Amino acid sequence: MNKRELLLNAALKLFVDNGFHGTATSKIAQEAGVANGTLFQYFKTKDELVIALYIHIKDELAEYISNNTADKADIKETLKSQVLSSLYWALDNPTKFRFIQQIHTSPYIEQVEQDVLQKQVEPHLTLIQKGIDQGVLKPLPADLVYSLMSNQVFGVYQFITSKKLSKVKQHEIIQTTFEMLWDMLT
Amino acid sequence: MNKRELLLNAALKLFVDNGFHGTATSKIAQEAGVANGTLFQYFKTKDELVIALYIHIKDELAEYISNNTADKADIKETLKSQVLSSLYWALDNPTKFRFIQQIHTSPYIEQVEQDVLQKQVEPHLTLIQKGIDQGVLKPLPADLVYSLMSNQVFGVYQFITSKKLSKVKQHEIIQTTFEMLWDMLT
DNA sequence: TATCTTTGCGACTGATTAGTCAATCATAAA
DNA sequence: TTTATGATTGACTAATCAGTCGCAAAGATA
Repeated sequence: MNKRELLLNAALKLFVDNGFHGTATSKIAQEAGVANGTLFQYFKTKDELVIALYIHIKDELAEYISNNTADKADIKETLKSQVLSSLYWALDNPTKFRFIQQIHTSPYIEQVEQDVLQKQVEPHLTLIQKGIDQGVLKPLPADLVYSLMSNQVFGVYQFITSKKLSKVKQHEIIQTTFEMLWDMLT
Repeated sequence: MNKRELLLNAALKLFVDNGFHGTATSKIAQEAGVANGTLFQYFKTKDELVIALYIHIKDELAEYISNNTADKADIKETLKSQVLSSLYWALDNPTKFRFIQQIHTSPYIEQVEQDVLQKQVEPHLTLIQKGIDQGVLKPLPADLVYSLMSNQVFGVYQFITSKKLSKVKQHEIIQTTFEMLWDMLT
């Protein structure tokens, strides 16, 4: 693993445990097994590190969803693959998922360039819009539908992680709640 | 307004703008128009201030919901009053709502005593359980239903605040999405 | 008025911070 | 072997931090 990645991993762990400002850059370097000054060669400022980490993780999630979603003709199946793989990824990467949530509710989100955010949601919005145009989904603003879907994912994740459920039970809840979501949106 | 409240108000504003650790206690005192040391007479530590502010705001929200929710016989109407008043309160108090969200995704939430959190959700869980027992709501874990409802509120809030909607449009979205939520849960 | 208590003040401190920089190291080309 | 280059180091600094403390002002009681 190269030093940049070592630093990102270390930062993720410490940020989730102690918050952004609660984590000193020196601690990040230490955790990564790297000298203090080296951090600032990979990231000009601490803020730049935070943003880079956010984009890095979001890209990873997007790639995971993409790999688990063959673009079927059936919109329901495509959306289901996306929602389900988001959830499975979140359950496998709780630290990363928590970090995304932290950024989303923090002032840092405004420092993320608008077009980076745009690029991330655009494919989802396009798919949802297709569903609306075909009359499969209810005629609502596409970004409202997207917002409801994302937050449903948060809700299900929250419930599952607050309990100690077996993999089988988890799977059951995920299936059931997706069907509920689908009923709500169609 | 007494100094304690002045400090809480000042802290809220600065925390939402700059994050918890990004806000110096000296700045909070300054914003409140109070001396540095006075802050520590009302709150032993900075963490205590953060937690006190969270509980203060949560109590305010709970009181608002309670005042706007006559306990009707009809469970749907009661839940609707609760969801709608949560949303209207959030739209009227965006800073406070953002702060709640920030705390929920931060490590601070673990410092909030378990029974304080318990007391806050308990009445909602009881009502939901009643709905399940009466066969009105789907037979799911009550806290799953609660989690889905809360996150739907976040989603709708997110959508409404990201657009510049008229009061009328806002009201329309809130009504529509509640009916969708209700369909999903019954 | 005299005495006691509570509340508020702000200069102060020791610890910690983000970020710098001159020196060192590893590698590879000449 | 010599020289050049870019990565890495960690001691260092100026600024900032949370929290303390001695003292003054303001009420309260009598």
